[in-house]
Amino acid sequence: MHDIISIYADSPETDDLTDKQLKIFKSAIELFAKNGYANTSTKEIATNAGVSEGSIFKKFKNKEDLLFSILNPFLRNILPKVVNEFTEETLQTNYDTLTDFVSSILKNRNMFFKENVNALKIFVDEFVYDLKIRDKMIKAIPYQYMKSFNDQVNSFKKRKMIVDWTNSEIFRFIFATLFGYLAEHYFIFESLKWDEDLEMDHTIEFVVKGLQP
Amino acid sequence: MHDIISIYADSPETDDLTDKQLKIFKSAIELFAKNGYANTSTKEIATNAGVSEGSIFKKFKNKEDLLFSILNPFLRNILPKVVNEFTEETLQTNYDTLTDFVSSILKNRNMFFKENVNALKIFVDEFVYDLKIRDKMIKAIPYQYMKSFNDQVNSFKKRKMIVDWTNSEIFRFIFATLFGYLAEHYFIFESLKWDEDLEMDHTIEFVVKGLQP
Amino acid sequence: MHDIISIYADSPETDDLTDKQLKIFKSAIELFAKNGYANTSTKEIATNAGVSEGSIFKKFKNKEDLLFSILNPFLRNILPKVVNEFTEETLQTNYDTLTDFVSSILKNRNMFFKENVNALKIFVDEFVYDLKIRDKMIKAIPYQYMKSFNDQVNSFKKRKMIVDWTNSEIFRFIFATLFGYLAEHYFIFESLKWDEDLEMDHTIEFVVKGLQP
Amino acid sequence: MHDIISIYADSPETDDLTDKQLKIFKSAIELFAKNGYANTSTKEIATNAGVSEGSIFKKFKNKEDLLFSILNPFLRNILPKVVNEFTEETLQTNYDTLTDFVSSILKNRNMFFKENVNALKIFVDEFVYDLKIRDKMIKAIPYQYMKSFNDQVNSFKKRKMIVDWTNSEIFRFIFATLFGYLAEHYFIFESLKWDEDLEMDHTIEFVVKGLQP
DNA sequence: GATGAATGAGTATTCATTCAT
DNA sequence: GATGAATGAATACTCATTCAT
Repeated sequence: MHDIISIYADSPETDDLTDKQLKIFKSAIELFAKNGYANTSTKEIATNAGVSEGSIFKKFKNKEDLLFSILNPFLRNILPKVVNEFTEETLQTNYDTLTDFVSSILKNRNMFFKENVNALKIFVDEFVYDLKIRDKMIKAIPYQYMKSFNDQVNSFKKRKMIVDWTNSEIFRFIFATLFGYLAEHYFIFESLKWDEDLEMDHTIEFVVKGLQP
Repeated sequence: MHDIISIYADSPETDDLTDKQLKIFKSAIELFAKNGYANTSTKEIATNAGVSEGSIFKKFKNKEDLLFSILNPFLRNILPKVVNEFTEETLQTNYDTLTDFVSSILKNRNMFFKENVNALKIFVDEFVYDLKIRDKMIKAIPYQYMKSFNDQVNSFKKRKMIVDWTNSEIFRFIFATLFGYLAEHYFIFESLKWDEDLEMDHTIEFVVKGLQP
Repeated sequence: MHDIISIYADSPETDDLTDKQLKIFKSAIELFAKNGYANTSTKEIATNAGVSEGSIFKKFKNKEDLLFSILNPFLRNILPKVVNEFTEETLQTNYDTLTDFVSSILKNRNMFFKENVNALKIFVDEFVYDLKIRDKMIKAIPYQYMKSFNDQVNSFKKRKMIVDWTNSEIFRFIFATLFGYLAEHYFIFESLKWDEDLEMDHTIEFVVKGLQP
Repeated sequence: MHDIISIYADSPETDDLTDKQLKIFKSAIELFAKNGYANTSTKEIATNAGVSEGSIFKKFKNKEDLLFSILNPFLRNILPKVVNEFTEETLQTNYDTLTDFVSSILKNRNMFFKENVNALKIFVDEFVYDLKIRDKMIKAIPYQYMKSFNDQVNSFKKRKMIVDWTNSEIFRFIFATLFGYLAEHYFIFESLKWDEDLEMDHTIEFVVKGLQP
């Protein structure tokens, strides 16, 4: 699973795939990302993968199962990873500055997103598009994973280092800004180059100043 | 065209529609917004509109033509309106404060979005979803409409009232924050109530502080 | 509906059928009877009817709906008709002899079965074959329709004109004998001629003697 | 072949089966009886048998070959056994009474049917359902096996101990009644208990009286 | 102009059968 | 012999589009 997408390393969805099934998996990611789930037929996936249509259904119960095999690792990992990873490392240290906090959320995610653009595209696509799938996704975001985000924010509030708005507003400001950055560079103008470090610095600075009390 | 959606007032797409065709148009907006373009059948549109399926194809060449009749006004107007309207009124006055500038962008758009939620939903859906449609949309955003936004920002930069980042970054920070606000309240958690004035104030404050030099 | 099958005259299932849909209906009866429901594809039905496959699904929700449009008149009428018709006519007269009773059940049904052989074949086929469909059928036989049969039998018991076995046994003896007659002549050796009147007389005599106390 | 089904003892179809193939055979009988031939997939048969799908096709040319391996013993034996077995034992004794004759047909078959319910179900299912299979079955009922039945009946006729109807009518009356008994208890209301001895007595009595001259 | 019956290409999915290991 | 991955033809069903009325 080396050459697909980092998030699928060691995920149960891609564990026991045969060669052909792996081709199907890759083919589906490619086509779902390019044309959307609803606009991609199983026939296309099979042809693009160079296998028979029937082979898809040996491993994947149905088309939706194939979609969720692609999306599940995100449902399980994306928010948790974004929110938690750094706190686990640094729960003791406790962020001294708001900059450190925001920076670790935004900056450290850079690599992650770059490696998973296609799958992320599908994630966003379906989240936006399909009500049924959206609900399934929202329910799949475990509430507990929001806890460490809240803990950190509350700690800053106590120390008067952040504005006294609701945590969900603060959450929104951070992630909308991140989403704008990602959308512009990875989704909308995919081919244009940009100065990553500089823009990321600006993004952090924008958020930090915006959230200062 | 009073009771549909403000953006369609005086647009050529809805000019010469008969009564039945208008019903089709409204029905399509409603269903596309709710279920997505690909998940809405022409039969549903017809039934929901109380007309026969055949009637759809008298006015609209095909299903895609119906979609673009809904989206074209956005392609022509949405960004221009968002960006320009206020400058036309106020180009002479020249905003004294960054708050005024940001506030007029965010606050004044409130009504506009609220009136066009459904059509906007379709716009976002298809923008995110369909490559062909996305390209058509991007090309349809006339560069010249960005001019007045740039003029305003450059003026602030001269007066050292805004950070010295690229205009496209500044544009992104403002609109990503706006998009986050809209997405949360109109797309994701549509049914939850919130304190509009307060959150809008916070949103303006966040952007203004974030963009201060 | 003149030339199909008598039971469908005036039944809601065949009321508003277009010409082509009628062809589909007839085609389905023919093929279901010949090859069985599970062995008949919608494509075959359409081809045999000389229409497009899609036309089937305009009128009939799905293949099972088509099957039950054929079978429902039986579920509604067959047992009731067999059991009731004569009692309604003759409830006052009260059968004087067991022969009259048995005879009216067996004899009067002759015409009915001859006219509906094909549909009846399907009925028997699916009753025997598909558990799900069998359950649906058993539930669809209204219990109340058994009442008049029981009333008659109980009346004979009081007058000591019939054996004192359970009604369900008596029911079984009558209908198994009838079924044997029908099966032999209409299902198994369809093409052989036989002396209807004579065999029917024997059949009645067999049942009557068998049920005498 | 001890624990499968009595009729398969010593039949060539089950002679040289390996362990796994025997499991397949049993599994197929079970599933065909429960769900019907057409509704049972080879995958199900394999899974239920705990072997691989491919193994089925090592012994059995195809699915139909598997079906006929189950049915052939019936085609060869069922009617002959039903009709003949007792006569071989008892041809000399010559039945003194019609009751003895009918009783030996009906009563002695009890055990046989109880032991072979499942395979018999498949037999009836496919007989009713599939024209091709039905023809194959009818041809497989060797006329000569009817001989001993005819001999017995003719003997009764000479002695004026039975009605003077055609032998095929008499045959039908006996077996239709038997079939009704079996159908009710083994096929239709499988789970309900009943008083076997009593109902069997009634059944014999019904047939005997019905056939008395 | 409006209808809705009819079409037929297209969809996801199933399944008996093959065959390389 | 045994396996189960792979096949591809077949299946029920959908849907945008056409056209006679």
